[in-house]
Amino acid sequence: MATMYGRLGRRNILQQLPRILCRHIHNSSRLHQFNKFISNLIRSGRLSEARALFDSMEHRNTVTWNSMISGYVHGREIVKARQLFDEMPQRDIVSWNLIVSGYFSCRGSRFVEEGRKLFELMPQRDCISWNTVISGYAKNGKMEQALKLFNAMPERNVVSSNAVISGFLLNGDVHSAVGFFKKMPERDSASLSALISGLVRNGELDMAAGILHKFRSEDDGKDDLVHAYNTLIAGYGQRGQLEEARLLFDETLDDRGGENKDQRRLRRNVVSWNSMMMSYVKAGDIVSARELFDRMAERDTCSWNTVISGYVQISNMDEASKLCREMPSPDVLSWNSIVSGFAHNGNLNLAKDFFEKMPHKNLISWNTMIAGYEKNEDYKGAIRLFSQMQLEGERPDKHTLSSVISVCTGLVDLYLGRQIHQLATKIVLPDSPINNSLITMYSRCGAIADACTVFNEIKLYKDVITWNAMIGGYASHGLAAEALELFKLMKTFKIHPTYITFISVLNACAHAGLVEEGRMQFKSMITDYGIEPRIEHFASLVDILGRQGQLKEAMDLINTMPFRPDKAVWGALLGACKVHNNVELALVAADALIRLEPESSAPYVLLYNMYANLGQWDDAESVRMLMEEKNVKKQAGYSWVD
DNA sequence: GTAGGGTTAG
Repeated sequence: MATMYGRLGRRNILQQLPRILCRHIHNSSRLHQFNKFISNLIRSGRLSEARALFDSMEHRNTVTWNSMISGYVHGREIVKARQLFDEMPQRDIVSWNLIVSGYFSCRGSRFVEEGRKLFELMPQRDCISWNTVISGYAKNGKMEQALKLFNAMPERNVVSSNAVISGFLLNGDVHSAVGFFKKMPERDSASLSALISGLVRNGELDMAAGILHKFRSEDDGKDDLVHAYNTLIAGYGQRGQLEEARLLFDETLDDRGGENKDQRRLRRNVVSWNSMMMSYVKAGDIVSARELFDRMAERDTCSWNTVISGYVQISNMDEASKLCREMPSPDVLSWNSIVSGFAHNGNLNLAKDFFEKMPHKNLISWNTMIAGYEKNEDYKGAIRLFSQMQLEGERPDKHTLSSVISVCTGLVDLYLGRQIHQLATKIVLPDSPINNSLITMYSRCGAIADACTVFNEIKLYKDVITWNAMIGGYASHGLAAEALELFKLMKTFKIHPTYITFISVLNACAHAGLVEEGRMQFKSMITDYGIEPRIEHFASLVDILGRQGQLKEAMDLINTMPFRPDKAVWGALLGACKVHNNVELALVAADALIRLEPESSAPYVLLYNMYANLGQWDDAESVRMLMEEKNVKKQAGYSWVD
């Protein structure tokens, strides 16, 4: 048939064939086009549109079904993939490989077991089937199983070995990976890249550089090394080691280099440029990044997106949006960067405009916009968008939930908070950073017991943020003993406290009136942990001294500390003056506070109440008049009497 | 349409 096509051309064939066959060819080429269209839609993440097309098709072949299954597998929708797999009239080996791969790419042993079961049920297996399961086990941290299958498979190829290398490195076993690589009978450029990228992920950049250079000097030169170079350039770039990145970039050769062995292997490509550009962006050197961008002979979407992200990072939104308009085909990433840039700039309206105008949104688009609302304290907007996203069929993930929990914290909405917590238990792994936001949310909402429950249910991994959240929760509830006890416990777990930990610890001391403990902790922070005291720590110390009536010491501290006192510092002093009826210093503190925040009524009210308590009604009245004169409005929640 | 390796957005 192919040769007939070639000789006669399509039209002649159609004229010579019986009509029914004609129709078949017509249909099959249409079918082929439909299939291509479906896979294009899936490639650009437009899964529901692909499904609509799939449903509307009159004729489907195995490829059609497989494409749709592959879409669901990539979209992590294993249930839908399985439904199609069960429904399809005929399954070939690709269908089986797809569904097995689908189960293995879902986390959780339930899925892994189902994938393995299907693998066992397969009518026949090829190398791809085995490799799918090997890498599936490796990705789920089951290297023993992966190796067992690797040894059991009837025929191996280099992909099988590469999957094992990646597996070792995914599980942090650098030593085995390097050993395995060295003993491999056959390696290709992907083997080297797998090793290099895994080493980078495990922070072994210099080891990676050593192996790369050794490979380059020893190997026969048929392999393309630029992949591995690119990984390492990006790795150094990510870590801010700009000099190392640049040295490697300079080792790669000009795009149109000659034809000798090394030049073929090291020819720089668009990803090399992008990685180097990204390194500059990460280092904050957007001028050099732009220079590279302008020098590039060929740019892809990622090049544009990288330079755009650079401008977003330095808040040059004019240039960022100009580039987004100029670029040939902005994708969802470009749009997301712009939305994120405006949101971080506090320009929520423009962020919203761009968000609404986006041709396609993905989960990150929604998360960016929701986080934008949250950061700009438009909590209602965030909640509105959160509901809208679910109505439009987008499933929230840990990033979404993290923002929405912060929204609950901002709104002090315990009811909503509990609902989101409920939702989170269905979506997110039990041990996750989400718990940190939950602890903060519950304690800010006054539900310290719930915060405590969340804290205690974290079994595997509590990071310093977890401890900070819980200690801070106790401190803000005045539970000083609990806060200090937890702080002690944290140190026995060898968790290094941060400046935030000490803010809570000092606050706890203040609440409990523990002057000596507070002083001791302040000193320990500096000498034992090398943490520079910030103004918040001084404010706490002023609070501690003040509460104990050591007002003169507090004032001395304010005068000698290396910061210009802010409203927290003066507020602490003023509060202490009120408790200890020190009018003289109260006037100093109130005066300073009024200078810092002329529109705030709090210092006036406090002074008024002080005078009133002392029976100095004339002075009280003059404070009230001064307030009227300065046109300061009393805010709700402040009392004229105690 | 299926297995391993590179860059960009939350």
